[in-house]
Amino acid sequence: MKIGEVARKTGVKAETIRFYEREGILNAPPRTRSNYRDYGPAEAATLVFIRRARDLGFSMPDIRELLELSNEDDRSCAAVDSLARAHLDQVKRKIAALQVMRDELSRMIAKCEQDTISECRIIDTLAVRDR
Amino acid sequence: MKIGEVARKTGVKAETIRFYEREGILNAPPRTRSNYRDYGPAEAATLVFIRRARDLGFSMPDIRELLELSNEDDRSCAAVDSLARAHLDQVKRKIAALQVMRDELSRMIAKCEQDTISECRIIDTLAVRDR
DNA sequence: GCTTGACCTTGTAGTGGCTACAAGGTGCAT
DNA sequence: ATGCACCTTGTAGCCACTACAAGGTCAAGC
Ligand SMILES: [Zn+2]
Ligand SMILES: [Zn+2]
Ligand SMILES: [Zn+2]
Ligand SMILES: [Zn+2]
Repeated sequence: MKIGEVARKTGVKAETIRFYEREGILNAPPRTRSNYRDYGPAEAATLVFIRRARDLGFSMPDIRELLELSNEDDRSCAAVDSLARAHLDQVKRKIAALQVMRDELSRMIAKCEQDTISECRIIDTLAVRDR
Repeated sequence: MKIGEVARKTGVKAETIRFYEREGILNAPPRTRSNYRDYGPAEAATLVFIRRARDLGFSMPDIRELLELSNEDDRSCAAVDSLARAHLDQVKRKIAALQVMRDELSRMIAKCEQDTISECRIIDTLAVRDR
């Protein structure tokens, strides 16, 4: 499979695939005689793994570790679990921070009565002149 | 005021203040004879404005626009409001996306029963071998 | 056999919002 | 005179891509 085909099959863009190879999270595939990358199903599977993990917000160092762990079939999965749990915690913290922003923005917007800028409660809230 | 003092007063680090000057969202202040930046209260106020807006997640282009608008006292604040509303929408979308991640991660983690990696439901969910 | 077009190759630079140096200048106290 | 905190400029790094530029390869159609 050439890079374009594996890109279509896995949902990972060709440029991103080359980027993953440069970063060392995807093994470099063999080349055809015209120097095109020639992928097999194993690489496609790795790419799907990477894409799913990225969709769940895992970082590239996380994914590198998950990929290594996924090959050690008979070890305990404790490391996988704690990595996933740590990541879940981080996602929860990010949500909480965004909810604070959302609530503050909503309050700010609700107070504005579409007047002139000198009366605008949004600008007031941001500027030192407020309160 | 030298940069360190205004940094302490506004909660914006000196390096970040210089960065804002380079980016053109904070005016370059006059210099002392020894070439140190010499800030007055107006620049400090601008920095507090920027910091508050950043805390609410506004982007630097957004902030540039908010700063420009904040000087036009007698214009309507419609532009301010729509900018804030657009930003709120974006924050809400980000929260929704993170909640999807959170729920998927939680489900994945809950299914794992701390077995070997070949049985791990987390790895299974990511890999093609799943289902 | 020659052109067109889709695809592939490498390398480099840009995105956002900082942060972290490196290498040197200034100001004040001891 | 020495030390130390502070300031200056410039450059590079962070993350996960994305967007070129400039060129090579291959099949189809005329
Ligand atoms: Zn993580
Ligand atoms: Zn308003
Ligand atoms: Zn915004
Ligand atoms: Zn597990």
